[in-house]
Amino acid sequence: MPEITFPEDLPVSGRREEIAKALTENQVIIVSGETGSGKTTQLPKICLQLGRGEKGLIGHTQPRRIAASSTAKRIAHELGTPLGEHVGYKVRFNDTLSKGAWVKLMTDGILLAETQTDPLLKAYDTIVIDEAHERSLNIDFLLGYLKQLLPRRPDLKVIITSATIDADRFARHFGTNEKPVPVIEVSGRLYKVEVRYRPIERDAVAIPTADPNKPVPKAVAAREKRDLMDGVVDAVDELCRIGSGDVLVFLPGEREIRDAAESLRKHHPPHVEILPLFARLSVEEQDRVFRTTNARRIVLATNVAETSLTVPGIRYVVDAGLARVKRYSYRNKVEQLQIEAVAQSAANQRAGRCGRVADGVCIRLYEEDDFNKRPKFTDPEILRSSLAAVILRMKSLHLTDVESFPFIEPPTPRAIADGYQLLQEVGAVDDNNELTPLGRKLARLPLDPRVGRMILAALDNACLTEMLIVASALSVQDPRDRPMEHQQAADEAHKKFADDKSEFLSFLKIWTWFEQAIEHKKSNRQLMDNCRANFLSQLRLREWRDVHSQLLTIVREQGWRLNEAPATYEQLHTALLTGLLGNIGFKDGEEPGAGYLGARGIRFHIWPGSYLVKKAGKWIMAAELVETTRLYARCVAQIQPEWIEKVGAHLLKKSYGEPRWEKRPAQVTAAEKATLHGLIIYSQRRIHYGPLNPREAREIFIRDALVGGDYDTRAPFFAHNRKLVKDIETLEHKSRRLDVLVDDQLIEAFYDQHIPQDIINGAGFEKWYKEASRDNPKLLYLVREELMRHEAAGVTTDMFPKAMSVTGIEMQLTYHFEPGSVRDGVTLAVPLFALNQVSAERAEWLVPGMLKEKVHLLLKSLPQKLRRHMVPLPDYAGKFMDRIHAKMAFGRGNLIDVLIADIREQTGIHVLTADFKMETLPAHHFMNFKVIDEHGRQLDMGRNLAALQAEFGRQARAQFQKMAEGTAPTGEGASGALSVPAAVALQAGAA
DNA sequence: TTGTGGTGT
Repeated sequence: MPEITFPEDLPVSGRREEIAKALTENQVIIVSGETGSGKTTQLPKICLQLGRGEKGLIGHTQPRRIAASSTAKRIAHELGTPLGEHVGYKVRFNDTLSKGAWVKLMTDGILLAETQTDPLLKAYDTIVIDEAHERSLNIDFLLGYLKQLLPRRPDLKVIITSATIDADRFARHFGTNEKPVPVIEVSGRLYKVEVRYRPIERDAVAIPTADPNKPVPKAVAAREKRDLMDGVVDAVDELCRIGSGDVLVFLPGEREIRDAAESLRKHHPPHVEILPLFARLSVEEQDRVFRTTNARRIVLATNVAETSLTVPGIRYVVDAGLARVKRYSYRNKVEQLQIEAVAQSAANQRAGRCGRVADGVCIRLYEEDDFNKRPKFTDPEILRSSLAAVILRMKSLHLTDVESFPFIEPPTPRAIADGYQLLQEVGAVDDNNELTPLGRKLARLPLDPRVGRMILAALDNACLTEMLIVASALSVQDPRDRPMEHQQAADEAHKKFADDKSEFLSFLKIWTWFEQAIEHKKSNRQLMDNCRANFLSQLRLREWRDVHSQLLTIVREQGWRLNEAPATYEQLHTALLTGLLGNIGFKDGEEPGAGYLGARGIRFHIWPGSYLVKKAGKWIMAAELVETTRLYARCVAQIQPEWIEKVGAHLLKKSYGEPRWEKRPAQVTAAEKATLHGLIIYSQRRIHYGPLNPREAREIFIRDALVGGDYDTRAPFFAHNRKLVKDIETLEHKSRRLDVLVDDQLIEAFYDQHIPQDIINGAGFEKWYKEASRDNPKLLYLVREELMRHEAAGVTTDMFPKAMSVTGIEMQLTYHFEPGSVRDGVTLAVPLFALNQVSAERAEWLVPGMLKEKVHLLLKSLPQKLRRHMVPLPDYAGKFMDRIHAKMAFGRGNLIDVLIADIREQTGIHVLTADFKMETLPAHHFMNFKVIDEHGRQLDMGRNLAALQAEFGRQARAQFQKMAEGTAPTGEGASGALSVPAAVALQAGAA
């Protein structure tokens, strides 16, 4: 062991005895202190001095890879040993540790991953969790894990380091509220920072609308932005007046950085260097921040400069107090990335960035009161994230349930339920929230569960080769660079990777391009230039390839087959869809700004920077949906709705409407509608309804097909029953009552009784009937008596004849019962040539079955003083009928005259024709005449015979003559029933 | 018409 020394100028060095003592006496201690205290580098050395690191490693975690490797290098350097020998680091894709090492720097993600293979973390005798106050998902998970582990590893020592303000929280977490674990506070070596509050001067112009439901009008948004830029410029001015020194300005995003850069450039002399700084900047652009020059530098940064990067030499800070914060919305299941006010802890961290080399000044662009009202801490990531991945990992580690896991701040039941729901959606857990075999496979993949699901689907779809490339691309940052100053050039360069239907395919094209670039490279330098010329980040390309090769290793270990034949669009995209079912969209309008309707009623738009923004089709899926100024879909591709049906079958909710009988397929169909998370995938699809609702389908089959008659069958019962019903219906019209035929329900009941329950369609019915009718041929035959109500028995052909003979010509009679209709009553079909032969007098008698009612009404129309001699009127009418029949006098003479004579005979009363009020009788008591031509076509119809004869009389006569001349000489006059001389004679007689 | 920063089986 080399000699261990401690740099005396670090605050932590002076407290090392105290720390060592606390660690000897306690299993867990908290060390709090601000940046510059030296805790990160010195703590492992204090542990070493205590003899730790011998039985097991001193594990030391950092939130970021860079920090892990640089800390390892520094400690190794301070111990005077080569990196990797006694002090090494392990991050993803890089492990420098040799066997006999004592100190292992690593990312917290690595330690978390190791719990999978080493659940008791036996490799370690001491663990330092650094920067615990950052409260990333990994850190919160580790803190819970360690809390559970401690009783089972009494020999394990744990040090948590944190910023001063939240040390207590950790102390209570590892101890109890009453007896927290010791906190050792080490001062930071920070200079004094003076904080000035310079709230933004709001423009005096009033904001026009106060409706909270309306979006902020553009003009107002623009004014607010200008106000912010004015505030930045004024603050920078104020700081520059204080003296020399570089300025760091915290802004929420790239856009604000660009605007501020523009405002400052207009305002400041050219020798001031204005440097943007955010994570997506190319390495070269970021490097400018670390090169110092003589000019004053104004660095415009996102919160990358709050924790991840330390900009050297900063004397002044301007804090807009804003940041974009990622939050997962459980309601819509989308991520939000909106600008929020930062917490006090973040504001203080920002201010601290100017106290590292000398006293500093920080200007906050908001009120002190505003600061004091802000929350103390940024919400930990676990309260802002989808928990699906966390739950999956916990399940595969066989940890206690999420519900009871000792999180520092446990997620809400609602968030947990949401996480389970997503896992169910991808099939990782079953209905009881237990891990499925598929879930176990997913847990083995170092990917978001949804991306992991795509890989498993790709295995089944024979597109794993392509999917590995796409899936790894989706889990790293986009390799495409789009520098602020060269956006158009970048877009132009990226065009060659574009595809008209899918942005996922762009990843494959970039991949191929890079493979070829590597293959044909002349030097590393040339490759780098090539990447730069194509606006691709070599760093991110490398990361992508690293993830890809890691996945490839797992795939080979599992023995999963890589396809050699190139996958089709459908193969790849249905596999992608398996993981993206929550991110589908349907364009429900043609106007340009319409956007897409998505799951759960959300509405989103394609990211404006997308190549497909104007050409994506009706149905799309998106790799991600993030709500910024609007809900935007990034990385989209066209899909077919049929794929959703196939891939999302387990999520489709189907409903059925309008069940109805269809004659041609001889089955009951219904309109099926399918929705996925409320989004209609299809509707109005006619499907066979029988299997879904056999009872209802059978009812409809009986009602509409068998009883309604909408059915094609050769089964004899059917024609028989139909005819029977039709006959009876004809009777109904004759008797002018609709209750002759029994109700349809009774006929339905008849079929219902005889047909087995499982008959739901034509095919099933025919099969059954064929068998069943063999033994019982009259099965399903309806019987006339059963179909008729007894009261209707009086309807006979004598009473309601089918035809009437007029001068030897048979004219058809039809009956219709429909009050108000022109056809109501009885209609006589009169051939044109015989029109003049029809006698109005005879027509007054109608048919025997209708006369009694007519007579009754005629009597009723008489004045009271006359009709009282005939009461009761119905009886008189009935007896009148009897007398007519007895005399065989039906149809003979004028009806009214005959009736007048009868009354006189029976009562001695003198009634005149004018006493009858004919106009009070309903229309159906007068014969309806239908004039037809020789082809049976109707020429006219009406009850006024005289009017018809006046109109058609001439034509009728001409046709009558023609027939008489044409037939008489050839001796064919007897054809039909026509006898011309007799007809002529009768006509004369009638006139 | 435009997205903060990290991490890994």
